[in-house]
Formats: sequence, structure tokens, C-alpha cells
Amino acid sequence: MALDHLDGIDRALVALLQEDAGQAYAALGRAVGLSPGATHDRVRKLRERGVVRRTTVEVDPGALGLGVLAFVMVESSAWMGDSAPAFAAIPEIEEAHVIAGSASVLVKVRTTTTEHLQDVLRRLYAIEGVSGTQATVSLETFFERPPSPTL
Amino acid sequence: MALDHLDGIDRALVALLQEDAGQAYAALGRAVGLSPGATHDRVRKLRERGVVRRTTVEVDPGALGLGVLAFVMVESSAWMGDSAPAFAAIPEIEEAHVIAGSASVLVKVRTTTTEHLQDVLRRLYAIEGVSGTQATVSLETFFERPPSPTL
DNA sequence: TCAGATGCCGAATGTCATTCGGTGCGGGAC
DNA sequence: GTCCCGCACCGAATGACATTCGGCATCTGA
Repeated sequence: MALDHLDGIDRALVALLQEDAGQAYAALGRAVGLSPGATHDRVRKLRERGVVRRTTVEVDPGALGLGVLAFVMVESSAWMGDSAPAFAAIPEIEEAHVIAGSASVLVKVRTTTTEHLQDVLRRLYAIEGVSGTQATVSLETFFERPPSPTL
Repeated sequence: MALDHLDGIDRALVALLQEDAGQAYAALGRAVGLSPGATHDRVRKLRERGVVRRTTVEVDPGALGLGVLAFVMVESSAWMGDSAPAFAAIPEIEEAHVIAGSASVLVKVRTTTTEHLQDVLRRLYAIEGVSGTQATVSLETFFERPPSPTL
């Protein structure tokens, strides 16, 4: 990727697009003081540089029937660095991170029920090298939001 | 919200929109076997029902300079159920969940540096009722993806 | 001072979102 | 069994908007 300096306008555009990626370039331009054409240029370059990866929709997990959210600390007896595909193969897993600390991998799991969560834990144990799990269920989600471009 | 039964077409549309919310309704319709007009109707209703909350852009945190990801277990000596605004006021926090278990709140934090992370921990301690924190730094993120509509 | 590059503007073109009237189908009432 | 109503879809028409492009101003380095 090329030089990645983002000026104030770029950051403002990213913030506006995070709010609503569907609005017209004319409206975006008005908000940052640019013409529609110039705004289009800026956004196109943000995409080319990989700052903006894709435009997507934010879905209510509850509406999909996914009412249970849990974080699972996965302990292992072996190097887990190449196990990404094994975790990705479990669709209930939304995120998987290699972490420093007593556990090896931290995963975020969304399921329909706690029984369903148990089934995911069973599939986690089936992954090569996994020696234990410690699940923590979320009782209430305060908020989930995208990274702030203004830091 | 109204009855929220999603048929196969709805779920397919959600999946396609998660992939790329910018594609034409004609293309979406072709993929699910619907006319552009009917596809537009479906998506509009998904939005009205709150299944689709908004269209947004996915940003590379690294491009924003946010190279450090950590999960922090926040221990408390009091009821934290009303503390959502206090956590939301810290922009480095991407997610905050009330959890079952020894800690009270689990937060996901993204910062530029580990020094910056330490500053966030300092601000967490300043929240009423917070008695301790336990931070876990992510060494590598395997993946982060939206909830799967096909479960 | 000059040359090149960059960022922006404003207009032109084509594509696509959005709307709307009409049609067929399924379910419920009688 | 028949009628009526509501729902989902289609197809066309309209208007809005993305996208492109030539030209201009500004800045940088030589």
C-alpha cells in the first residue's frame, strides 16, 4: 500500500461514510466543503489505498435469531498460528484473535441458544491443538461501533 | 418491530449486501431470481423491520493508525448496568458488554500504541465503580466478519 | 522561471434507484 | 364452492445520481 497519510477531509469522509454509506457524493461534498467530483475522487482513492475495504450493511443479530453472544478463551497445547482456517470454518465465530496471556486464542461467538453455543464449543475442541475453553456469556451489549477515524 | 420471519431470499439478500452493499438491485435480483423492483421492495422492508440497520463502510484500522487491539476485563465494585454512556465516552472503545463471570464488563479497545492503551486504562479506572482491569493484547487477528445470516 | 504533479471544479453522459399501475396467487369468510 | 382481500412480484417510466473528463489553480523541485 502507498503512503497512508489521511488529512482532516479524508477522516471526515470516512466518518460520514461509516454513518451512512448510501448518501450522495453531493451531500458528502457539502459536508466537507468539496464538489461532488472532488469528493468522488477522494473516496475512490480511499478505496484504492485500502483505507476503505468495502461497503457493507450492518445487521441486527437478533433479527437473524442470534440472541446469544459469548467470548471464548481457547487454550492450546501447540502453536496456533496456522489455525485460522479451522476457526473460520465455524460460521458462528465472528472474530478470532491470537492473544498474549494464558489462553492462546480469543474468539467471539454468536449463537441462537446456549445449547447451540455448547455445540460450538464441541467443534472448537475438535480443532487440532485445542486443549481447553473458557466461555464468557454476554448479558447485555452496551454498544458495538466501528473504529473512530478521528483519533 | 413486526413479525420477523426471514425466508431464504431475505437471508440471501442480507448475505449479498454484507459482501457488497454497493451493487445494483438488478444484480442482486439476478442472484436471487427476482426483478429489480421486487428486490428493491425486499431490501426496503428489511430496513424498515430493522434487520438491516444501516449501510456503512468497513475501514482498515491500521490505515487509521490503530495498530493495537486489546480486550479488557473490567472488574467493578458496583452495579454497572447504567454505565454505558461512561464507556461510550471513550472513543477508543469499540465494544462494551456486560458479562457473566468474575469481571463485570468486557471492552474491546483499539489504540495507536501500547502507551495509548495505558492511557485508556487510566480513563477506565476513572469510571464510577470500576475497581480493576485486566488487559489482553491481541498479537494477530485471524479474521473479523459480520454475523452469518445463514445460520 | 519553468516543468511536472496534484487536487479541485463544473459540465456532460449514462446508469441506476425509485415509483407506480397492473397481475396472479393464496388465505379467510361466508 | 365462491368471493374478497392482501401480498408479492413484474415491467416500464421518471428522475436522481455516479462517473468521467477537460481545464485551471496551486505547490514542489530543479
